[in-house]
Parts: sequence; structure tokens; C-alpha cells
Amino acid sequence: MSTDKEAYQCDYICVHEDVVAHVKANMPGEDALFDLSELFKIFGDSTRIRILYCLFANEMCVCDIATLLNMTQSAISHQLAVLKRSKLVASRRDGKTVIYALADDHVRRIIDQGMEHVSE
Amino acid sequence: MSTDKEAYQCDYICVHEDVVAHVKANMPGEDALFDLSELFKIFGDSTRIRILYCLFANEMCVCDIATLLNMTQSAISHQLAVLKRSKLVASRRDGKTVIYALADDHVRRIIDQGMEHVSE
DNA sequence: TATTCATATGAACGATTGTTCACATGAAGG
DNA sequence: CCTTCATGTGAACAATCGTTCATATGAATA
Repeated sequence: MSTDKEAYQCDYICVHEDVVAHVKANMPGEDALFDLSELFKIFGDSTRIRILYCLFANEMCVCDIATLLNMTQSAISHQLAVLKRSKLVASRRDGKTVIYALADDHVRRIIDQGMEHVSE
Repeated sequence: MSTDKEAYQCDYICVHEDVVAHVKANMPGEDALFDLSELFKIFGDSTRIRILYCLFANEMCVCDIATLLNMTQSAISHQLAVLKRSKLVASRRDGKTVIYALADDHVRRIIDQGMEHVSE
């Protein structure tokens, strides 16, 4: 009972042409979808989330964060590099230390929105 | 030159007591941090993002989504199970088919917020 | 310039993840 | 009941990820 053009489609609940058109029109491009999932992937690690919560309060050096989170300097540095590559944090050098800070307020809004969802 | 209690601390840019207190006060509990990163992990996959964009337009059966995204039914079903476990989508049975829909409007808001960040 | 200290980074490891494949479940119709 | 069709699911696989360890970089100071 399947049609010729949708042979592998389920029989009676078919995707109607207008629905398909609507979905495809509202679906962002491949690049945007990739970037979007890459962005959320960054937030999908509790170490990085904790780092960002540290930076919500204050800009900090690597050592500060490592101490606060009770983790090695190397682990924090690796994650800060990830966060920097995604432009979620920015850094500036101050003598021997490097100070990290939130890149913009978007970061906080995204995390707040997520937190709102999990705490309900 | 390091103090006794913070032996592995950097020397002159130290975490001050009040900053530490402030950060720790604003840092959510371990469970909330875990849940939050788990939530973002769900969004950190372009297949799941695309499924959610499908459901933005319409509730749909598994087969519909598989057809629209040009993926196997099994792959979609696995991911829908993930989305359902996280309460991001809901399902109801209609005869032989199972219809999936967004669980609530939070989902769309979180994705919109992320999309706003990547497209700038 | 030799040393020290803060940070960065490459390699390697175990752990987790997404898809595929094969098959199970469960509802409808003959 | 037996078949068909839509969906669910366990096992297995490659691929990706986060941490650790060792070491490199680079700035300050003796």
C-alpha cells in the first residue's frame, strides 16, 4: 500500500508534503546545526560547567580555579583551552599568570536557562 | 614562599577568602551540576538537535523522523529513547505507530538561546 | 643567563558515545 | 493464530572525550 516515491515509509501515517516543506524550511542549515551541537557539547561536562560558575563570580587565574575545584592545573588548563576555542572565555596575561574571564553574558544566560529546566 | 595550608597554590595571585566564599556560595550543589551537564550533553549531538527541530514543527512518528532526516529507524529510535529518558520529548501510542512530541516549551527556549550564540 | 614559577601541550589511557545489525515486542488485520 | 508492520533494544564497533603524566614555553627575578 506504499506509494512509489516513499517506498520505505510507514503505511498510513505518512509525512504530508506540506509538513515536510514546513519542517525543512524551519530546519537550520547543516553548518548551524553542527555549530549548535558543538556549543552544547562544551556545556556537557561538569568540570567545564564548574569552571564557568567560578568565572561567574570573578575573573581568575588557572591556579585559582584548580584550587577551588580541587583538580590538577593541567586538567583545568586543558578545559580552559576548550572553552577559549569556543569563545566562551577570554584570557589576558598578567605577568606570569594568565587571567581568565567570561567572554560575554550569553554564557551565563544559556547556563541559567538550562538550570531552570533541571531544577523543576 | 607558600603558606602551609595552600602549599600547591600560586604565590602572589592567591584566592582570597571572601572570593572563595562567594564562589562556593553561588556554586550549585554536586547533583544540580551533574544534572545540568547531563542535560547539555543531550543537546550536544546534531542528530538529537535535528530530531527536536522536527518536533518543533509537528508531532511525528519514528518513521516520519527517520525519513525526514534520512537515517535508519533504529538510530532514531535509540535517540528518541535518550530524549524521552531526559523528559525532553513525550510519546503516545496510536495503533501501531508511536507519536513523539516536545515535552514542554523549555526545550525550544534552550535551543533558541544556543542558536543565538552561534549565529553572531 | 640560570632558576623559578605559572601555564600550555602532546601522548596515552580508560571511559563514554552514536550507529549498525540482528532480533524482540506488540498491535492490527486477515 | 499467523502474518505484517512500526517500533524497541541488546551487543558490538569505531570514534570521541577527559584526565594524567611528562615535558615545553615563557615571564619574572636573582
